[in-house]
Amino acid sequence: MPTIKDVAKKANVSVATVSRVINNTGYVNHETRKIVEDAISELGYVPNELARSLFKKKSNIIGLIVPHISTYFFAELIESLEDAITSEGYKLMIFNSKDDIELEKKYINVFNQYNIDGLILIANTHSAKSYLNLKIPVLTIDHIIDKTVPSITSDNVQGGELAAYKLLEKGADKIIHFRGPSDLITVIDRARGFYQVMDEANVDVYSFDLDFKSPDINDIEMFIKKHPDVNGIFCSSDVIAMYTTSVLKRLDYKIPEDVQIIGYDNIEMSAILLPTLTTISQNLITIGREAITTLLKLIAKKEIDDLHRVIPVTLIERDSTKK
Amino acid sequence: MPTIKDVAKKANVSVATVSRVINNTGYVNHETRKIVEDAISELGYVPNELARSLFKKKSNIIGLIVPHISTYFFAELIESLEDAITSEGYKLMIFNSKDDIELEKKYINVFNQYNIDGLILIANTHSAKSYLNLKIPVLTIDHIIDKTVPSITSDNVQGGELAAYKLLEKGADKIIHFRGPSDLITVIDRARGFYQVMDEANVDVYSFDLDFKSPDINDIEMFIKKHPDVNGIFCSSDVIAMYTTSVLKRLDYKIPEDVQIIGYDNIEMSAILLPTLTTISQNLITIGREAITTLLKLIAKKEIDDLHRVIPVTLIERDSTKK
DNA sequence: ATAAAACGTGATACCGGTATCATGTTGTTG
DNA sequence: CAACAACATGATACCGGTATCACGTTTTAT
Repeated sequence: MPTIKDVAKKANVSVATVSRVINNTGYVNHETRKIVEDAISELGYVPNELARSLFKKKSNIIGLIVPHISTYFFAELIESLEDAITSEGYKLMIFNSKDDIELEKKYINVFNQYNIDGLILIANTHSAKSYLNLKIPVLTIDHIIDKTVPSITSDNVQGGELAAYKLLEKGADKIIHFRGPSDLITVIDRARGFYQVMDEANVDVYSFDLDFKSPDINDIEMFIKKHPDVNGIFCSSDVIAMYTTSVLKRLDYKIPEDVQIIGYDNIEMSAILLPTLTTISQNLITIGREAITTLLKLIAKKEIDDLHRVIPVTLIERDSTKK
Repeated sequence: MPTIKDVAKKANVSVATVSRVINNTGYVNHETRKIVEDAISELGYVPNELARSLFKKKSNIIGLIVPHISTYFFAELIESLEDAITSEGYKLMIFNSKDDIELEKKYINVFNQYNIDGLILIANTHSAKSYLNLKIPVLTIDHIIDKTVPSITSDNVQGGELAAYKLLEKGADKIIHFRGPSDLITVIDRARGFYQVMDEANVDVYSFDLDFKSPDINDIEMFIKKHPDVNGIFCSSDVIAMYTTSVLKRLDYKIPEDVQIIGYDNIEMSAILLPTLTTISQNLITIGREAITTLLKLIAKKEIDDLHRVIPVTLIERDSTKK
């Protein structure tokens, strides 16, 4: 790897001049610039970001901590974030926290060592508070840990409400809610919106908590058998909804005639696999873009208008609910 | 952030001594060590990796270029890689190439700027050759671009063969093969194994290419209508297989009575959604672990026995083929 | 014509570590 | 007890950039 000194030598100038050329700062004579640029391309020189970062205390790296990369919803969210980050000239350093606070802490430390410019945290409520001592901007997605830490969430309460209204409108009155892990704020909010509407309509809801990453299909079956007269199910994720659909089919329920199902996330498959899934759609592109925009503002120390952005959701009607 | 100088001042020693303590090198008096360690924990000091990397020309960062993070198979693979990388004390910097060679080149340049220690490339055949000039170890997964560049692939030819044998064994003789993009070596190899066995059995195969990320369901429907007497389908991915299943159901085919289907990848859902999918399983854990082990050997400049590791696949029999 | 502003360039301290070299002290051995 | 190894520590050049300061030259304005 050629260094700035090699370029300087080749162009017969000082490193200061080379630095001015590559950064477009200060005064550089037109012809000198040309000579330097030629030297740069001849040597195939690229400035070392580590040296730059060390001096500037700015690495152009954004850290991301996510519970599980491979959870479909996260994977899609990460892709959206990666797009937004990269298009702004930043780089993404990513860790799987596995919902483990100790790991979270460890990774936050690692980020510190790399002078990262900002941190995006996707985690659960019990998340490590270590980030609070960080001097760098932190932003959480999908949960709020502290009033002072900016967040982007989609409107989970609204999502629960929309699902409830739809099920009621379509005549369901024996309701199951298959939730995700009950310590996730997203799960709690969805349930809250859902229960509230159901309460007002005086309809009981039977709830069961499942894992997001790998919901246990036996639990689903067991719970349905316990409530055989169920006719409406709201699931906290599309994956759970699809799994539930499979169980229902095996138990010879017809969808949507016997049981109507509403999922959450609108993952790509939900539009295609049969029965296509009525679901709550979170706008991942918007979430990703908003997250990065906000984080960059924080990095630039600009004011942000709304510390806790809530992105609205929409209900997408498909074949798992009645027409 | 406290620096090594702050620690040195607090402990009343030179930075050299502090460096010796944190790196466990050279001689340090027992008591001095204690004093330094206390100063470190009191200040909450962590060494700056950028400064270290700059001097050592080693960043402990491993780069990963992948076409699409959110493609399910890649997401699971990335998770497996992240696990292996992190447990070895390395960090992962990740980019979405979107199968775009220009982007690949750009990211390879970025990696250079960060002194990354190794690069894992998941890409298609037309991949940027820029990595060949890299001074750092490169390893490809799922494809081979050059005899000199080490790779980990799963045995795609074998996968195609297994699928073919199974379909023949179960009596299928009107065969469709829904392939992925035909420029992917994985796709070609799977097809090659498949065709070869079918050829020997004198069975014709009708093939159609689909996108891996978002297969077009209309294309699937159109092609099936063109070959209405099909009774066996081999798909290059589980997602394609699931989409195909949906189309077949809509067209009132019974699975596996009328048509048998075999997928590829064994993604988590394939075991659960109905009909559960007979599929070729790639061992992602093994691929991830092998990839990192090999890459670390390359980084340490150790000899590696087998430049092109091929990981065997297995066929998992479920309900989309006859018992 | 001359002071002031604009231009052009180089030398160098610095970012936060590492590693070598120098120097001094203590311990061991013949 | 001299000679040498082992121990202990500090000073400092260096990694590859950035940015400030100094200094000289040219241009502009009065």
